[in-house]
Amino acid sequence: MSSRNKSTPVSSLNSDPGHLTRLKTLLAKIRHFENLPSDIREEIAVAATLRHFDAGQIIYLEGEPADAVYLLESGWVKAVRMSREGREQALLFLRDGEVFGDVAAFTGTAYPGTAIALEPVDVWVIPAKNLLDLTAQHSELAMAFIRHMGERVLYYVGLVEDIALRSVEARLANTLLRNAEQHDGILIVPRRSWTTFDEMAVRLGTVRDVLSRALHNLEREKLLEVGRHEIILLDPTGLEKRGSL
Amino acid sequence: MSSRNKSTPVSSLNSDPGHLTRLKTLLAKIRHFENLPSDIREEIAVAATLRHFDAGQIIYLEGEPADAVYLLESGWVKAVRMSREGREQALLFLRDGEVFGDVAAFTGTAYPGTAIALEPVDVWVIPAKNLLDLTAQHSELAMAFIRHMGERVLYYVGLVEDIALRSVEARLANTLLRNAEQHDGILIVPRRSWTTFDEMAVRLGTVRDVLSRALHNLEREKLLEVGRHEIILLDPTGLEKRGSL
DNA sequence: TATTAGACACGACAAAAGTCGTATACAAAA
DNA sequence: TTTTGTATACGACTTTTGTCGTGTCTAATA
Repeated sequence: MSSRNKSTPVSSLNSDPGHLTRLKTLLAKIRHFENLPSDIREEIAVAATLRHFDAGQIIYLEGEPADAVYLLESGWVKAVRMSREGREQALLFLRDGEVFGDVAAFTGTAYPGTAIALEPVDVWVIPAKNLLDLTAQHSELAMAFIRHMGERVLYYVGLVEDIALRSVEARLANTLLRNAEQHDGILIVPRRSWTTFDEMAVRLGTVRDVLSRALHNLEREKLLEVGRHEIILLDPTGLEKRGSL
Repeated sequence: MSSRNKSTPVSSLNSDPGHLTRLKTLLAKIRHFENLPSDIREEIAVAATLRHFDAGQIIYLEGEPADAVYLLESGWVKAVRMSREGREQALLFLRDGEVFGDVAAFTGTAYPGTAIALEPVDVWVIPAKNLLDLTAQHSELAMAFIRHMGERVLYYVGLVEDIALRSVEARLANTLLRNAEQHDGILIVPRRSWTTFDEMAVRLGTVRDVLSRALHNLEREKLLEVGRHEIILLDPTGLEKRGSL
């Protein structure tokens, strides 16, 4: 399973010029942070360290004091919450250009969930203290975080609605539609190496067997087709109808 | 049911001196806002209008553009999300000294849920635009909102875990414990006029019948006693055990 | 090529949640 | 006091979700 090895600090030489430009390039791609004045970006960059995690490695654990904020440069990360009986509920799936760990850092509490690298991942780590100081000083940065956290709240409200009010099948249909890509005029959801049925189940807040049933139901009704490397959405309209049930 | 009458603007005379001190007193009681410098409080107060809502009245509707933020002075308010089939999921229960409507105002979107007065309510209404300007200008205010929204996120993460990972009985036990008060050495949860089984069910994300069963199960096991005006928690330790199942 | 581990299928079953119809109790209003 | 509406009780039933055991397939590895 996922091991708790210390990650490789790829670069902690903050004076390295490549380091600075690389992080500033990343910042320019992050929602809400793209328009920060150059001097603020500079200050963030100076405080940041690059780290690498392999697939399955834990970036931080639920309950750990939140003393760092993460900027995801490449790879996928998931944040999950665990119950005592070992069942897992996915909180977020994060990809390059996303920020995480910020909520707990700002509230001064422990991380509410565990962050796990789904594939090899490069992240920039900013000590919470530095970021808090910067945010208190620069209102542009503060407003960026306000917007960022606002979107998180909206996301979680959606998640609550999904889990509380919709069936597994409906959630599945919705999630597939949200993650679909156009390829040659057909909608497909690519399956990465880590997109197993188990992971998909966690994402939907259920277990593999149930997900498998739902998926095959939809397949039987010709709404989609499950392949080894992708799921083809044959009838997006029909899926949308299922998504609201 | 809940009617959508326009509320009574109790006072919009912002120069009224009583108005100012009253709102500043309220601000001093709100988490994260108690330590704001006096001039910021002043500016907030000038922008605010007092409104009254009767029990059952809708303060704002899900989907409405969020052009105001609310400070709750007295009474209880709930925020709910509705599914197309009319089932309701409670998002928040708010009491005096709480702020709501801020998330959507800051993200510039529509309100994610509907806010309903559960009893006669006095709220201060601040136009979103004014508050946004003030927040961009004053970093103390910005930090206050960052902390406030951070706590909201943590709350919702907890809600997701509750709904996804716990049984109705467990959620019930937890909610009761969280809302219990000490009276003469015994723990009781007071039942207000609006604390019907229906409302409690909405709060737990289920329906009346299911809640009723769960409640009577716990009663049969002598963990609690349901009265007309209160629920007596006979065995808090036992309830806590149930809460983690 | 043989072995093995992980991913998935499938059917039987159990438990939890939700639905429905009807009955009763109580409080507010007439 | 009578009436009426709302809150709650209760049992029967359905659906959804979760669990378990077993078996197959496939890809990676020895």
